[in-house]
Amino acid sequence: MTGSIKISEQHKDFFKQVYQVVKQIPPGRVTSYGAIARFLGMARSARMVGWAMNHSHHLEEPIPAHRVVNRQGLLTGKMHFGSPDRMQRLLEIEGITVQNDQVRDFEKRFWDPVANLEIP
DNA sequence: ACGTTGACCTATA
DNA sequence: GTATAGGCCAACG
Repeated sequence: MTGSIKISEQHKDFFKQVYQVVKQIPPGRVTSYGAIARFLGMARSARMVGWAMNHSHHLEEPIPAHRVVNRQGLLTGKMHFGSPDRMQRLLEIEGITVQNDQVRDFEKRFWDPVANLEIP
């Protein structure tokens, strides 16, 4: 049977996959929304990854969302961590230097899930 | 239902 | 190297 796939399930699965990838990010490393979206095959919908992160706070399980920044290495989501400096402080704890809301040596700190994880 | 917004990215000039 | 435009898909007013 070519079963009718419910969009709700796919949508929910997408969120779940995003959280799985984010949890696999090693400490002291950062990645971008586009990299995650690209890993999941939705490179054109990087914005949805950000929306998934927005809902991550609603989960009981802790998600290291502070390790996810934009393509420029800018902490665009710091506004959603309760306190504006919360995200930056969490990154500094892991040894990441942040100046002017921007990760220093972003290219060195960048962690690509496509190069480290395998496609499910 | 329509228009705008948003934790973004790629392409072009 | 920066600046601007377009695309993308879901939530919100």
